[in-house]
Order: sequence, then structure tokens, then C-alpha cells
Amino acid sequence: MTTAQGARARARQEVTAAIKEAARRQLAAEGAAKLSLRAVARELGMVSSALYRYFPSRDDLLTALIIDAYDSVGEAAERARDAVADAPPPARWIAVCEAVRDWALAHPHEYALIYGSPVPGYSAPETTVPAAARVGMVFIGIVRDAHEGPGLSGLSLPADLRPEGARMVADFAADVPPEAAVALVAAWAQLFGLIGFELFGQFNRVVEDRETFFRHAAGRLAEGVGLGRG
Amino acid sequence: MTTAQGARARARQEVTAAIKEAARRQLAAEGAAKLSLRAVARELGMVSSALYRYFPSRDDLLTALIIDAYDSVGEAAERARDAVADAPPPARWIAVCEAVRDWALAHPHEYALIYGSPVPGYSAPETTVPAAARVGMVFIGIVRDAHEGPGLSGLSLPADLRPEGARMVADFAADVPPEAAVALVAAWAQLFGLIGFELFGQFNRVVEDRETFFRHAAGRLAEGVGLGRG
DNA sequence: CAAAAAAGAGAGCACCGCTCTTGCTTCGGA
DNA sequence: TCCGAAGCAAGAGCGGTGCTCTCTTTTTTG
Repeated sequence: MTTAQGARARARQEVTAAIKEAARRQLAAEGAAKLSLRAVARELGMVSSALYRYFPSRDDLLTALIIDAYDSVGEAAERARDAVADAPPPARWIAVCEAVRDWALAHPHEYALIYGSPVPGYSAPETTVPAAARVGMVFIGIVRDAHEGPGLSGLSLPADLRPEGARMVADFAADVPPEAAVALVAAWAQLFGLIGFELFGQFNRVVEDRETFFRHAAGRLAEGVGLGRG
Repeated sequence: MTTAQGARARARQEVTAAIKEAARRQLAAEGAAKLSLRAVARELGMVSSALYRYFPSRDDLLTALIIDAYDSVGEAAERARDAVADAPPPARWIAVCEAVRDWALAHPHEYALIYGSPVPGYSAPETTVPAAARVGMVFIGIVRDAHEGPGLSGLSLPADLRPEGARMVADFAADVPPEAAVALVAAWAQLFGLIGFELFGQFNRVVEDRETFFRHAAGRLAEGVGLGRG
């Protein structure tokens, strides 16, 4: 299908990849705000208008980078999960949390791009949704495994939240009980609150030993989703 | 001092205020990325270069707006705190959390400006620090009051975090025990994770009843800082 | 082989932040 | 009171941006 086409099609893929690579380099160096189509073209030795044959607008280029960033952090989370597959659930949870944090510290501009404020006018195209879900799936998987295994502990859902619990979380977490799904989504958001605050300088004169602090907070998050004490 | 100066000084203050107001309107309408010095000048009927007499650069204008935004959300939190001054600590905590969330939903671009990714090359000037601390003080106050009153419940700090606890959190929270300070900072960051995810669309196909979900999560945050169950 | 599709190059438009120079108005000290 | 200094608005201009349009060349396809 996509292979063994004309040399022109392969050239197109190569140019597209080169554009993304140069753009990614600029993004990592200067941030999304400074990413310039003209500068990318300059770096590749072409004229700016030629770039529009590959990406119809700057935002489309940015969208491609967003998807790549989601995939990158998702892959980092999956690698961490697989590396500690035999550890007890709380340890696995914490390991994945730390992997996400490490990825964020290593790729601050990419992190800002996907979990910070939407950059241009905003808009998150539908195409980013599956990539965005990848990290979440890792956390869901850990909780689901714990649920099927030794079970979850210490979770409860107040009465007024009961009827909401089911339809609060989409069907992707249908195989975990509603109280766990609710706690999971909250923990998921809170994890990125911790990472974002550290990354964007909100902890600057507040938290000294951020590594220790984060591990402690991640452990409490694990408790919060019923994984027990690590 | 600042009053009864020459008419020129007052005129300067008025023009400065008008610039900030127009800029704030643009920010609220289009977001920080679209905020243009030239458009602000156009709206005020002056030429763009004249604006540089009042703000030496676009980033300085943005910094002024950042400080205002911090003050605005801080004031909203303080108002909520004062409105429920006689309620038990968990209820006060939740009320302030909801006030911050309401403010964020009402001022999404301002929220993105201060708690989203740093906009330009970045840089958070020192002048923003006191304004930024204002919201945090409200939360600290609630926990401190609870500590002096019926006391905190259910908090513990693992042994390996003990020595960190004291120097992890700056002196502004010196009058709460270290385990509470650690939990407080974590809850603070996590609160903004919840709000940010909702605001920036991360909950789009995930959380349905966000109001109920948030109140539930805020309640668990209150438990996490030792305020007990609301 | 000729028509069609794709790709690159260049000029140009409207916008941006920012600087510099030029006049005009207001203020403060001799 | 007057006059120089300081503050202020205006305009032109520089280099940068995203994006569109036209034109030419190259490659694919019927």
C-alpha cells in the first residue's frame, strides 16, 4: 500500500519527516511560541511557501508535533510499566508517575505543548484524542490489574455521587468499578498538576527536594486510587 | 505621596490604566498569544510607538496583566473564605476550591496566563511572586486554623521524608506541622491540575458531570490535608 | 507521448514587536 | 517670569511572521 510507491511518494514522506524533525528541534530549543514556519524552511534550505505543500498551516504542523509528543510520553510510561511489571501495584504506579515526570523534565516545551495552555487560538483536533489517551491507559491498566488481583482497598463513593459515577467516566474505564474510575481520573489530573507546578516554576521558593516530594505525593496518589500503601 | 501630583502624573496613571484595561479585554477575548500592542494602541486611538512610554515591551504589559490576574483569583478566594468563615474547615476548603474553579471557568485566558505554560520565552519576574502567593495563603490559613482548633487528623509523614519536611516548604508555612505543609503543597498543586484539565479540554470525553466531580475531588483533597471528611 | 498532477521558487500582502527621529506640551528651577 | 529639561505623541522604518498567488519545472499517469 504505502510502500513501493513511486519515488515521489517516498520523497514526500522524507521531506515531511525532515520538516517535523526540524520543527521539533525548534520547539525543544525555543518553545511553541517561537516555532516559525519560515525558520524551519530556512533550516531545510527551502522557501517558506514550499512548506505549505506539506502542512497547510502552522497549526497543522503544531498538531503533528502534539501527536508525536503524546506518543512520546505514552511510550515512556509504557516502558516504565513494562520495566516493573512484576512489582506490586503501588510500586508500579509510582514508577510510571516518575517516568512521566522524568519525561516532562526532559521535554519541557513538549510537555507545555500538550498539557499546558492551548497555544494558538486553541483547538485540539480530534486526531489527537487517541494519542492523548495512551498515557491514561497505562494508569488504567495498573488499577485494573490490581482490581482483578488482590483487589482495591479503601475506596468509597458518597451517595450523592453514586448515580454520577457511572456516566462520569467514559466507557474506556468500564472494567473498573465507578468509585475507582472517579478516583483514577482525579489522580490522573492531580499528577499533572504536580508535574506542571514543578515544571512551570510554581514550586520555586516552596519545594526544595522535589524528587522526594514527588515520590511521596505519587505514593499518596496511589493510595487514593485504592492501590494501598507502597 | 502619589496623590495631588501634577496633572500630568494623573494623566499618566489614567492612560496606563486604560492600556491595561484594553489589553485585558483583548486577553479575555483572544488569549495571550493574540494580544497585540498595536491592536491595543489602535483601540485607544494612539500610535503603537506611544505605548512604549508606558510599557517598555509587550512582555512587561503581560507581566502587569499576570499580577492583576493573580490578584483577581486571590481576591476571589478570599471572598469565598470570608463568606463561609463560620463553616467547619472541610466546608471552607471546598468553598475556596470551588471559588478558584469558578474564577478559572470565568476567566480561562487569565487562568492560562498564570497557571498554564509560560507564554513568551517564559520568565516569571520577581514582582509577580507576592501576588502569586495570595491564593496559597488562603489555603494555608484554613489548614492553620484547623490545626489550632480541633486539630488535624490522619496525617503522617514517612520516615525518609521526615528530614525533608521542614526544609521542603518555605517559611511561610512555618506555623503548620511539616506533614501538613507537605500535604498542603501537594493538594495545592493537585487542585490546579484538576482545574487545568477541565479548562483545557482534557476531560472532554471523560468527565460528564464536572461540577459534582470537582466537589468530590476537592473533598478528598481536604481529607488529604487532614481536615477530615466534609 | 501528451496531459495532468505535484513540487519548488519568488513576489507580495497584512500583520507583528520594536527603534529612532521629529516636533509639541508641560514642568521645574534660576 | 522665562527657559531649558523632561515627558509625550506621531511617523517612518527595520526585520520578522503566517499565508496566498502566480509561474516554472519535474514527475506521474492515462
